[in-house]
Amino acid sequence: MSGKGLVSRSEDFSKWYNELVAKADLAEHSDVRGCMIIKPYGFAIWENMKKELDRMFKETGHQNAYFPLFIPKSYLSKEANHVEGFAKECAVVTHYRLKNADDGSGVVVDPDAKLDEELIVRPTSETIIWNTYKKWIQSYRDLPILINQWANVVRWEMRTRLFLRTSEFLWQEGHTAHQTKDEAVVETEKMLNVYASFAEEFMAMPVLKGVKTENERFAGAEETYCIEALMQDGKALQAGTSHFLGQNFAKAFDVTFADKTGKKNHVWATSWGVSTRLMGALIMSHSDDKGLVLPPKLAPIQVAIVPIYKGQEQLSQISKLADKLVDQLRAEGVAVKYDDDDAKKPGWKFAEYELKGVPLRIAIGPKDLEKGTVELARRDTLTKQFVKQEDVIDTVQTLLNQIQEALFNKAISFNKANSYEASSVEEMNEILNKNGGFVYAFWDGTKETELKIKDLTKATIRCVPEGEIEKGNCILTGSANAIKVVFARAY
RNA sequence: CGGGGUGUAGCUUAGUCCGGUUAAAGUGCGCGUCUGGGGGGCGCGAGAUCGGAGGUUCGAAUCCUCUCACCCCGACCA
Repeated sequence: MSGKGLVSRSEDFSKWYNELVAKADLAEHSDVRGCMIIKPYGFAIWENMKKELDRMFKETGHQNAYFPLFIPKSYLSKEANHVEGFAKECAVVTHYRLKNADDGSGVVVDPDAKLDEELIVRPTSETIIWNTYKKWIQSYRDLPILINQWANVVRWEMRTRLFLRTSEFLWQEGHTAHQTKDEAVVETEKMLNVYASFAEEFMAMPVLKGVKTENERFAGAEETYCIEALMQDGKALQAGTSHFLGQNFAKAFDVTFADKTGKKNHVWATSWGVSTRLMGALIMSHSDDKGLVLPPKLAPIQVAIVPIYKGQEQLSQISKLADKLVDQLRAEGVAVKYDDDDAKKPGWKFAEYELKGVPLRIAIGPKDLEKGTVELARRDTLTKQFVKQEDVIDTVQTLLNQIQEALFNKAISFNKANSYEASSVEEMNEILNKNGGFVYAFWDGTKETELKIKDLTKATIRCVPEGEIEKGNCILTGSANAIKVVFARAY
């Protein structure tokens, strides 16, 4: 299953991440470049994320649907910016059949099975969805359309990293259609807030809300809202985006509706998504040199119970207590695992559950049976305490809540400690070289300046943060009336 | 696409420079046994046509040519 220790974060953060993903049984590389196999433990975390997000989408009035994987090539060229943004990373289906090679060397593509029009494996579904919405929308009575889909998409990225950027990834994409601009903007902001509260409440990960600069905007969007998180190595990670698409796609696909007066108008649109990249964000937010640290609200196993025993008789006595605790904890909705695997010794299991980020561990041995206690260990602080058997259920629930809160608070402190202000490009560079982090600085609003600063510092503008906009002098050009934005080096 | 690296047992690797009997170790796996409060000990066993193709040679994991794949660092990136 998993070997011993990890490289430390300070030694090589990137290597630490890769080893952690592998050793905690989250995912592994497939034989296809850039693709990953999400293993059951990793997938269980994703499923928990999905479950909560899905609930939140439905609570905000959305329904799930499913649109096809393949998109006719011609659809993609209908929205000019959109195609420009995605063309370079599309997988294309050109044939529909294989045949046995004449020389017996295996199968080859059958040249007779060439498609008249190539199909694109969706990198995102705006085009096929808007092509469909065209048929669904005639009147204002058909609006709004509030649809989400859970799907896989493919983007042929040059360089990939498990969870953070893979050629194929899992995500959800919401696509909504509205009568008015205001309504669409409200929807865009609403979903950004859903993402932000999911990140904070469930992932225990503070995020910065804001809008992207034009340069960083989604291809085809009028405005891209985002949540940005700060990883332990000081690099920023875009954790979710919500796009106000204006009437761009409605115009490209000729989607109009008749309003109450019978007048035809183009529909206003939004799209929003989060992906398995959130797994990467979760891993890099909380984990330590011993392994994964999972927030209780997303942990597939919240409590692991490990028996310590000599011989079958002791084991069966311990099991009696353990089984009772399992029943009681399950009744309270706690995800608990009793690990009585005789092939592994207690010490091995302790290390294993730490590696896998299980928030709480209960050890029960003969001494506990005598004293009427159990040993309760916290993953986040690595502290242990003895708890009376009759208090276990309450204590577990209290501690799970405390851990969730503690992780969030710790992440907030980290975030604060690594947020800076810079009044010159040199100062920003110094800060980034030393610590990384979010750097607040004034920017004159031009693409030229943005790119120049990126050139000089490798930092990009993560967002124009939400709230009142501060004005000052641009850190590059010195021009007045520049706005305060957040820079960081990013994944 | 540039730079670096790897491919040998399920996994991690040694061996490759400098060719030489039956390809080595750790881990994992199976059986037995002693164990058990922080990744156990001992014994036995199974497990590899050394990424692929071609070549040099009496002899190739090792040398040569070609080739495939993946990883890492960059550039790029809703």
